[in-house]
Amino acid sequence: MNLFLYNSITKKKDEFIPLDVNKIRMYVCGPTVYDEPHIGNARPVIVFDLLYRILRNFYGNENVTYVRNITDVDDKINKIASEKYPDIETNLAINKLTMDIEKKFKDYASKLECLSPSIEPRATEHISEMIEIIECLIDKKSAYVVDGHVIFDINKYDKYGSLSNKSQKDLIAGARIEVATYKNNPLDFVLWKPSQPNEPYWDSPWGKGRPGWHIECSAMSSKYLGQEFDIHGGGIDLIFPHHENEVAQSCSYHSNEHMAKYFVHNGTLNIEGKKMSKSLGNVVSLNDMLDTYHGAILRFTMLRTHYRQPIDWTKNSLEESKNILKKWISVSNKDSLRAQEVPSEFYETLLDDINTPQAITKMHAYFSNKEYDKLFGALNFLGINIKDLSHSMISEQNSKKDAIDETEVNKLIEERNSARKAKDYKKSDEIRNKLELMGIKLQDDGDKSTWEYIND
RNA sequence: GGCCACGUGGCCGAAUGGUUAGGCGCGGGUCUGCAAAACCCUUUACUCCGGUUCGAUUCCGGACGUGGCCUCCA
Repeated sequence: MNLFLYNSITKKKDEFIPLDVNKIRMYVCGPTVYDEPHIGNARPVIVFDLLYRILRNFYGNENVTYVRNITDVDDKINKIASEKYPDIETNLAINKLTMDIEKKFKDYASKLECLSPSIEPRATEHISEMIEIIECLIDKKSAYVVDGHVIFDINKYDKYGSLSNKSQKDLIAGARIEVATYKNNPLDFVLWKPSQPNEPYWDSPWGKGRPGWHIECSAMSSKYLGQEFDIHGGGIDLIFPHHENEVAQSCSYHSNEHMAKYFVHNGTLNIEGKKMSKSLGNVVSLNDMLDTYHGAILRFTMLRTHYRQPIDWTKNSLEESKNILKKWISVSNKDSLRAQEVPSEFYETLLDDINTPQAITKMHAYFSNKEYDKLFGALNFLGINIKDLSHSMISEQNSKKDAIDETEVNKLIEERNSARKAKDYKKSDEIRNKLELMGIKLQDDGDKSTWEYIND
């Protein structure tokens, strides 16, 4: 069976036919590093990590190149850097902020058990490539210069709007912002803009300035993946204007029909039924999330919903994931770690537009049928490291055990077991209740009793 | 306001023009002094209104609802 992916260009599920089977190329829009990464950032990271694994499995590890950029030039970055480090010089403050967030982002990605992309280029290291593209676009009359701004002229790109399925007429009708006076057309967008004295800048043919949004992805994808590549990924909220503008720039620059053969977009994430936003105060940071749940649990929770569906991020769902994984881990052994074979029915559902919920259904069946090799082979393929997770679950118990007086607990358990032997069940139940009040759940196994700390 | 997507049982969540999705929870049972865990059984849904069809949750139209984008937020 071949791989099928929903392609935003054609708006349907297409068979994936690479441009070159020996050189599979995927570009995914990475984070703009201006603020603490949140759980919404994690979705594309996890989804495209899984797609990367599928591609590697299908075409061979060495034949797949995965580029995920770091956008470290952005007006929000400037604003936050100056607020956060008011006493430091602008460029240093920006560097401090972006390096810090980038480091966190990579750390979280690895805790979510994501493989490192082949290349993680930073925008600021590709300014000259951006300038080169902009110059070419001016030469081709796809862009014009006004007072230090360079603006892309969307009327020079016929297919503008086709990716995001928008018409110029609708966009203008729906516009709610004032049109910048330097634009010929309200929908034209900025490739380069002049910098004020307190803003970071690079020298350019149009004076001291900085790139607009979008151009960094055109520059970096061209550099590392070529004029046209296989898959361009990112969140659906990026389809307009970001991806639309990237396509317009890249295709005009290369005189190409396509920037990427397939555009793959993941759905959005809500928090307890509401959209995550700063104004609602419900932004969940990855840092907090990873403090509460092991990365594998977050990863599994993310994959329990199909990547194109909106996902509702709830505590209930996380707890359910945790219980399922706990149950599966309970039947693992040393061989489980070595289960490398990917069961074919499971794999085929993944090839069908990465249908993870259905793949997980197969895993439930493997568990019920005691086909543990298949179960752990599948878990392994999903990138869920059971060894690490089970260690974490054990140490979680241990750290909770540390918080209470274990000798006291053991003494009570002994007392209770002798009461049980003497068939003094009234007393044994009293002790059980007492332990429960202490937050301890007992489990009798023959004449032995095991116990664990009750989670809140 | 404009454009777009989605709306499945208590909850999560797929597929599908006609046949049981699956998981969690609830309920019942086996086991256990009682529990827990485990296992077995059970729980028949597709927002509403029209249309197409022998037959629609599935296709088409409309209504309502939720969400996304149009504000350089994944």
